[in-house]
Amino acid sequence: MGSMKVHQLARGFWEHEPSLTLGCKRLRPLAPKLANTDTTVTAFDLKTFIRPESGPRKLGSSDDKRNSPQQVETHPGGTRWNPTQEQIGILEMLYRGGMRTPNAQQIEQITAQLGKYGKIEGKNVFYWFQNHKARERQKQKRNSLGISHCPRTPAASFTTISLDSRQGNQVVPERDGDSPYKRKCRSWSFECLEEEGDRTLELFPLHPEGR
Amino acid sequence: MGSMKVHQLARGFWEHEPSLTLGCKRLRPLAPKLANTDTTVTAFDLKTFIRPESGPRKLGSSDDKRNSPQQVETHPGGTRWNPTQEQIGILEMLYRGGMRTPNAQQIEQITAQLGKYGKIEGKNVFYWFQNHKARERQKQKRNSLGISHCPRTPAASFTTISLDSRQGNQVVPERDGDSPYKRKCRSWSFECLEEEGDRTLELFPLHPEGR
DNA sequence: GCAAATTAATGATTTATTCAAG
DNA sequence: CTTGAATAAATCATTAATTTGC
Repeated sequence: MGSMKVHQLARGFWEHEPSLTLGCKRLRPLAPKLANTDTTVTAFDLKTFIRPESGPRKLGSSDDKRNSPQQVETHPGGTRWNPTQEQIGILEMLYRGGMRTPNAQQIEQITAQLGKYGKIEGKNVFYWFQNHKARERQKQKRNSLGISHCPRTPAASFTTISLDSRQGNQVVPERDGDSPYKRKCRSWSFECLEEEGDRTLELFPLHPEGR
Repeated sequence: MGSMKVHQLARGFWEHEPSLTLGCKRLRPLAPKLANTDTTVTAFDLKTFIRPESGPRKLGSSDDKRNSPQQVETHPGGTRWNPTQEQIGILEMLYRGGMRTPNAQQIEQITAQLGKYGKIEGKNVFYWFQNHKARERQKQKRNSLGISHCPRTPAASFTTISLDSRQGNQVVPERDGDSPYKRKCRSWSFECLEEEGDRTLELFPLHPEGR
């Protein structure tokens, strides 16, 4: 029990770090900018990429009042997704329906739907499935372990799902009902939302052929 | 400390939950109380998502599994990224320069640059760093293991990097030269490339209902 | 009753492992 | 065998529940 606090303390310490970023970063600062628009591929100096201060999550650092006074509520980029009950419900429904690792397209759709109930991004959906799956499995394992001690009522597999009498549906009882491997080939792209972000249209602004 | 942010009570609905809160704390009712339908959002029937076949016509689509590897259909264009020498060179340079897990923005830029030498996507860059890092570490471990037998010259920690004599920089010798933690907060989004022609996206029948 | 302090959940990242293309 | 791609496991970090002292 007590061990939990340890890291919290550590975190606090690190978080302090007012602006001395150079101490423990591997990114060499320097070369603040080199506004050189450049035109030639040639050099490709990494300074261009390595920018010292990219968007550190400075949430609530005592003086955020001045920038982006707009929606303080939804909190710009700083906070993590806090799912609403509706969203959770839908996600669980999908999970119970058998969905485990939705691909990009599905995630997009799910996100769109869930977006009606609250702010959400694709990655939230992705992570949710990852975490939920992992934790369900964990739970299962723990349970089965505990059961091993007391093998009573083994039938209590709790079939977890069955809401759908459609065909098979492979309920996938305990034991990592997951398929071994799917090689899904999800396609994704990075999006760099600087700071303003905040808009809802940030779903996928950068298209490969954009340039 | 100061995070006393008033959490918006955007929830509420089911939160009240008068009497169902027995033992299980975290279990949510899951029973949508909102029978209102109230136009608009409506019910969110998952059929919308779980479309057994409506969407992208799977190539094989016999669904019956045969379970042939899904990614087989393999886009004619190319299966996986095949980096050119220039690309590899640049990536290695960046790696040696200290970059280990670039954030979204950096990946975007790197991709843009490397794109001049050949087809490439952001995820390729991402994966490259992941793999390279992991495999370098692996190699290190193997080496150090061999060395452990012969603890001679312990100083040979091979500081992996040190090109920068700036202070700190904490080279972190062997043993996972990685920084402890950085919490980069990369933001990414999914991109759904339609099936223009026959891209991938069909893979994954959304819940193995094909049985 | 209420906030601060703790604890439990869970979102977000990173690391390890695995599979398969070439 | 090398290595790109993908997933699972481990871990960090933050938010909500609870507990606790007033």
